[in-house]
Amino acid sequence: MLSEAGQSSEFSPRQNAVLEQALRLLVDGGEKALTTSGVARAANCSKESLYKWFGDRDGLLSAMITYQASKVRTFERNGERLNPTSLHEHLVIFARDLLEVLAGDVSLALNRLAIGQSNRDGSKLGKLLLERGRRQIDRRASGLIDAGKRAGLLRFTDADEAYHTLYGLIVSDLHVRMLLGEPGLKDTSRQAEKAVSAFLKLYGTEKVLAEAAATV
Amino acid sequence: MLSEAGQSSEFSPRQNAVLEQALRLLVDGGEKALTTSGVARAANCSKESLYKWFGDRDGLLSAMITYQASKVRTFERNGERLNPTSLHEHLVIFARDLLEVLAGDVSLALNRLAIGQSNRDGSKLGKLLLERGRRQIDRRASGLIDAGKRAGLLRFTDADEAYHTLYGLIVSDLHVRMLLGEPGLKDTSRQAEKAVSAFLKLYGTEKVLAEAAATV
DNA sequence: CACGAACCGTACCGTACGGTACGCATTTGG
DNA sequence: CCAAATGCGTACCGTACGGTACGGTTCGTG
Repeated sequence: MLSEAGQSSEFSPRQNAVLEQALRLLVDGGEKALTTSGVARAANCSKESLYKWFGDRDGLLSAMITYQASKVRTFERNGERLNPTSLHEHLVIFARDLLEVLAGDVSLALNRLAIGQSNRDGSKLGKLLLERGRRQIDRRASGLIDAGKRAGLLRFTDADEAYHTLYGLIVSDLHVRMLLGEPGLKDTSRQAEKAVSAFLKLYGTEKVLAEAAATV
Repeated sequence: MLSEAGQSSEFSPRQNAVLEQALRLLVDGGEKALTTSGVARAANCSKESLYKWFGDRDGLLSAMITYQASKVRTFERNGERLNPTSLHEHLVIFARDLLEVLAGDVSLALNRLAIGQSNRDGSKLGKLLLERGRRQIDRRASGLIDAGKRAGLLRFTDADEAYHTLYGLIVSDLHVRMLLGEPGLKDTSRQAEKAVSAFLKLYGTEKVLAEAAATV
């Protein structure tokens, strides 16, 4: 029953509470600590209910990803007229948000979980994580740079390529390093500023470059 | 330093063969397939020998990382005088090599392994993987861009920051996507060229930019 | 109030893994 | 030629996990 109703409807409040506890266990102790018995104990529910609600352990993991993705909603603000200053500002805000999301312990734990199982289950969890967790971010950034192009502030032919360039400038190898256990940066704002400046130097039109030169 | 840093000094040939089989098991079936019994069976050795040589399962995993890192030796070519064309060429070769290494199935499997265990063992494997597997690449790139600066072709204040920018331009989110199970790119050369062009546009001096404009 | 559905807590089962012990074959060195 | 060492194959042990079954309890509903 629930197997196909996963995407259309949310979970019940009780199930959300269970998923919350499961995420907590995962963040605290990694995948090894995420046992069905442990989840049942932490959430004060029975294993039988777990299997009734989520099917099996993989269903529970998928539900955790779906639930977490549904919690992090990003707002799309569009229609606003962009000038060089506001474009720069929005890009920096996006960069900071992106770094903050990627450095979040729940995000790191879920990525570790999906990566750890990615060559066992045919990367089902990996696909789910990319689709559910990444699409909003992609859309937000794409909308932003598209608006920048419409306002005559950015110049590019392939929007996807420009977005990937922006992503690489912001994140570099930081995500993988954090996934491997390294602590994040101390100053994300500086990194965000640097990345946006480089991006504008690569893809900005003369108007933006003039503004950048003035502020520096 | 490459004279005495012989890779065979770490383990005996027999142990290398065992580690090779262990890597093969890991690549084929993921971490779940990497059992001590499975390794012993695949390598035609006894579990007792495994524990004698590597201590415990974690020791085996560490040995696998060390062994694989010792296999991939990158050569440092320095002292050569750089001109705009050769700098561009070396950067593109570095980018292609980097993408090829990151997309290798053994590299992906080891990264997945270390990431999957990174919040359980205090990221011991993660640190090992970064130190053993990354240092040579970092050194090679750092040497290259330092040589570019000495030749008056690159301009930057923080070499580490410039290198991270280059890395982000080359890899973007491709590494994480592959770790999550997505197939790699179809054309790595194009990605390498694009990344190097962007890097030179950001950090190149007038000589390099003139050369780039001429070739385009 | 009564009845059934949902659910909790716990006990249980089969399996599979990490790690150890033992018997036997092969090598090595004097 | 013998003895010590090394190592292979197998059997074994304790444990812990995924998944199932069951008795007792709460709660919504006619």
